[in-house]
Amino acid sequence: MSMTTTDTVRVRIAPSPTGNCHVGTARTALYNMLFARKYGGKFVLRIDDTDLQRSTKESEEGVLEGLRWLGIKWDEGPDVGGPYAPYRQMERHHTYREVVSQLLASGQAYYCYCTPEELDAERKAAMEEGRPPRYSGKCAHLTAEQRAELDAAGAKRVVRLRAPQETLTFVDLLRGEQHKDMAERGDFVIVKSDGSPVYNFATVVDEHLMEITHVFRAVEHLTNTFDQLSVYKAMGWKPPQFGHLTLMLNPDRTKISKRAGAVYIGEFREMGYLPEALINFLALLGWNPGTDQEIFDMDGLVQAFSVETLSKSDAIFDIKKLDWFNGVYIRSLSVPELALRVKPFMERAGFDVSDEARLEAAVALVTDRLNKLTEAPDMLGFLFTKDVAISAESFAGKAKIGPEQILDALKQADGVLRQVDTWEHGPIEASLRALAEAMGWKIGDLLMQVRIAITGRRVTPPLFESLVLLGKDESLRRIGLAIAALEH
RNA sequence: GGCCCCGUGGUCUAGUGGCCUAGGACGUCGCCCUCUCAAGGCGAAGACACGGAUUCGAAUUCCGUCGGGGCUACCA
Repeated sequence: MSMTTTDTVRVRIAPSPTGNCHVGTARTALYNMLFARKYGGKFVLRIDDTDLQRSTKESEEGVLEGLRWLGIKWDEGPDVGGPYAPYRQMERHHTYREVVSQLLASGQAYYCYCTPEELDAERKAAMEEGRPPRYSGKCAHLTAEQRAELDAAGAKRVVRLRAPQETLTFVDLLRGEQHKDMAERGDFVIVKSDGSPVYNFATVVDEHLMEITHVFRAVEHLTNTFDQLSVYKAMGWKPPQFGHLTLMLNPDRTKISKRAGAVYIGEFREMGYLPEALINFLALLGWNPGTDQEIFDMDGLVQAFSVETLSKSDAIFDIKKLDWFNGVYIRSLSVPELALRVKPFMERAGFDVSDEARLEAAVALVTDRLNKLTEAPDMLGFLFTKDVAISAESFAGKAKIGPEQILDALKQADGVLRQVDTWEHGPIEASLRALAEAMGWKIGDLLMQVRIAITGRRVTPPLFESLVLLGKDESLRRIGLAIAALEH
């Protein structure tokens, strides 16, 4: 894209501290970071906590943690500081207050004493009559005396900005020229009755003071932009460039929500997704490289990123595709690396995986079989416990092979395996294959019985490797257990 | 209701007037490989929301309709 200014690029992500990092926030943060890296700029993280009630330090940490886990790094922020500190709106109240008094002094803003009830009634009436709801501006002409009276009476007051009575225009980086006639908007609140600034106001002050050059945010803010432009205009400030990103949607095309599945980064982590897979998936949801390439690491994304190929239509969050990405990344990991990632999931499932070599040997069997880390305990659990529940029911299945045949097969397998001196893949396989042939069974049918006997499952890692890992004694022990279970 | 944004297979998308009998990926289905399940290989089905207009020619331009979404707060 062409830079319209020679200034250093400065972009930002401004999450509100909700305790969790939303995927939408993460993706917007990603695009901003990629843009900054691409153009050698700075990426700022600012906490937008003008909603004092909901904001705590802990809820802020949740958001940062989610972003960090994904590998999103910021150059300036509440945790790392920076030349434009503080980076929490809560700590910038005096700054907003100064700007408000300037606006008040110049007559571009005024106190409004209307009660919420009055305003509600007006809004409702307007809607019913089919008029756009718009503040009447009745407090705009209050005299100093009238205001003094109201203040003395203890009336609550907010500050409203006089909306410019004209059409405001800006060029959206994705959507081109945008217009809005502010006359139909009316004067809007910039300071609440509790003295705290409204988002649309605070964000302008911050963007300006932090010298933000480009604002990439979700389309839901597109209309807000005009309120913000009004503030820039009133203060005589030069607005940054805006680009409004698409939304992520539920499968039913509504805005992505908890109801339809996971939406917080922490949840994806717990579900066994790799951060690099999530990032890759998110990046391609709303942007494309213009080529057929689909797999990108962070550096690759920076290289390929461009504003031109950011898409304009909303995208459904398709978790099936995320699963595929996750599988791709799992398969690309080295065995030791995958073992490291799998470890906490095994532990949480109650397995003792302190034997690193054993864990790695086990993991090596399932790299091609895992789509999510959470699947590991199910697939590998039998290798890390002595307590495998095998019953006659475990063998229920194919009608063509009856219980007596299974019992017989296992007894023969037991006999044959006992003869195997070097407990390795080759000899084990040879003995079982020979047995199958002698019995006139398909090898798969025989192996399935052994498989069930030692794992209790029909779907498992490859059998010979599993037997090797289990060891001769334990393997025979389990087969014996299975025989016993089938005998009564 | 008003204002605004968006509209290519089930999903993410390529496509910027002829290269399109609309390409890729996920998913789905079939086949191969195979000790189960995967992974991998090969193949198939499947889309330009609709209607007008412009043009020799439209997925691509314009208008309208329809559909989805957003904003219209003392939420962000």
